Amino acid sequence: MTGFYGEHSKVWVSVDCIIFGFDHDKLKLLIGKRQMDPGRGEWSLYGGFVAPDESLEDAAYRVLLNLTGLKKIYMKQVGAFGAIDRDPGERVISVAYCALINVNDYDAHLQEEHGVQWVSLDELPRLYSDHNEMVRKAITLLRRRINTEPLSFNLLPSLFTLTQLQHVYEAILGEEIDKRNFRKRIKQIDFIEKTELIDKTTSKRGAALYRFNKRAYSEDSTFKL
Amino acid sequence: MTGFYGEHSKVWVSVDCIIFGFDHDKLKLLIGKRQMDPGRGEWSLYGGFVAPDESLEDAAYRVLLNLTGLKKIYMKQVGAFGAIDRDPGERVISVAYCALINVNDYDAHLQEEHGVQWVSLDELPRLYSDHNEMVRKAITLLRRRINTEPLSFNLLPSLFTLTQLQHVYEAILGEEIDKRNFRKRIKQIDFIEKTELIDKTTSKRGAALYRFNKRAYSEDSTFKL
DNA sequence: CCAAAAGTGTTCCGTCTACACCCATGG
DNA sequence: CCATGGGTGTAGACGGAACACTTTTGG
Repeated sequence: MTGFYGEHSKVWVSVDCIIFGFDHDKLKLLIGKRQMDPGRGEWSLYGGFVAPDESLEDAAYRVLLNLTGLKKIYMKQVGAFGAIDRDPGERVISVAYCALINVNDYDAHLQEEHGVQWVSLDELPRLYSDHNEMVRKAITLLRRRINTEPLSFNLLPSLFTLTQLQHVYEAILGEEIDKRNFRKRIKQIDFIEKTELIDKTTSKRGAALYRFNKRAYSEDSTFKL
Repeated sequence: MTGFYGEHSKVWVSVDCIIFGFDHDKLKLLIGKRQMDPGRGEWSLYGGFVAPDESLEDAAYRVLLNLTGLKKIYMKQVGAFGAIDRDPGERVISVAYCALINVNDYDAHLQEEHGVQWVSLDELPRLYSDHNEMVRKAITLLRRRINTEPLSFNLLPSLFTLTQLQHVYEAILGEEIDKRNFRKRIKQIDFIEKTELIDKTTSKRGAALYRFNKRAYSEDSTFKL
């Protein structure tokens, strides 16, 4: 105990995860009812406290792993929330993280086990503490970034049809997109690759399956959609 | 002491301010040498610990007020930084805030008193802890937002010439802008108002002074530069 | 044979970009 | 009178938006 900062006081710090999924052409959020006090029974994001031996990111990944069993999840910080009375119990500062996962990768057992479920953004209830605010900020962030970062693929299976991809964009942006213009733009993007495979589940005719080539995509690429 | 979260441990939380100014056609940062251990003598952002009775924002505003004597400062959160060993002394989580001020509003006395000075971004030294990373992230944020939010006016006096305004954009974006195209765009923006006043300090001919009309600007306005 | 989703080009219009010269004035 | 920064318009390129019909096939 060297005690550099002993005169100052400490606070609890937690992380809260805004977990987005995409199903039935809708953006969904993974939320559950709080199983502890304070706020027991209220709808809430899934979160946890930051331990002394883990970074903020590690804490968020731990919470995500614990909830979903998934290791490689796309995740970005949304921001720190620090109003004095944001938590009804004690003074807690929380750092929100936004995660994008493919709903198919997440099995129903774990869902039940943790008492969480996918809820459409349109039908989002009032959430515990300032969690609604966190969600709003996360959506703003998503909308901003979707055009400059290849985020959408995290919400889809590794093989997807162009119609599915378009629906992801429509769900995030909240507006309809012209099919021909959309496909025209996609064709120009070299790291979205057409495969020989065909998906017959969504239509009688069948739709070509595409794949996102992570290698072909490099950070500095002039990505625009 | 109700003790909801007693089983979890607390950490120190601080705020660090990335304070941008604009002078001599350059973006500047207000930094100083640390006057305490650990890291005494290293170049550093100006910061402080978050007290139990203040929100994160309040803490940042307090730090800014203490340093500059200014109350109404444009400020945005950059993000939370939480690597375990980011602070060489103890485990401290820090939330970075980006502030934009007009260098003329800040008098030299306070500068000396706090041992801080304006340093060009080009000449930024290695900073204490992860402060360089905070600065990088703040700049990325600035560049992203400058085209959709009227940020630049916070770096200028309330009356400014179009050349000054252009230089702010150039400094933030790091590239030259065509004068005629820039002025054409400005003319279309109704909340940048030409005044009858003329600034004679920068040229013999004199340049018209403009003003940013906060009222005319509304959040939902389709602002684009 | 028909319903349902997949797939495909062209035209138009507005926006961005490149570019060069005259103006006013203080020293 | 000249050096210095202030101020102005146009033409061509480019990219985004609007728009409708044919194809395939399972049931």
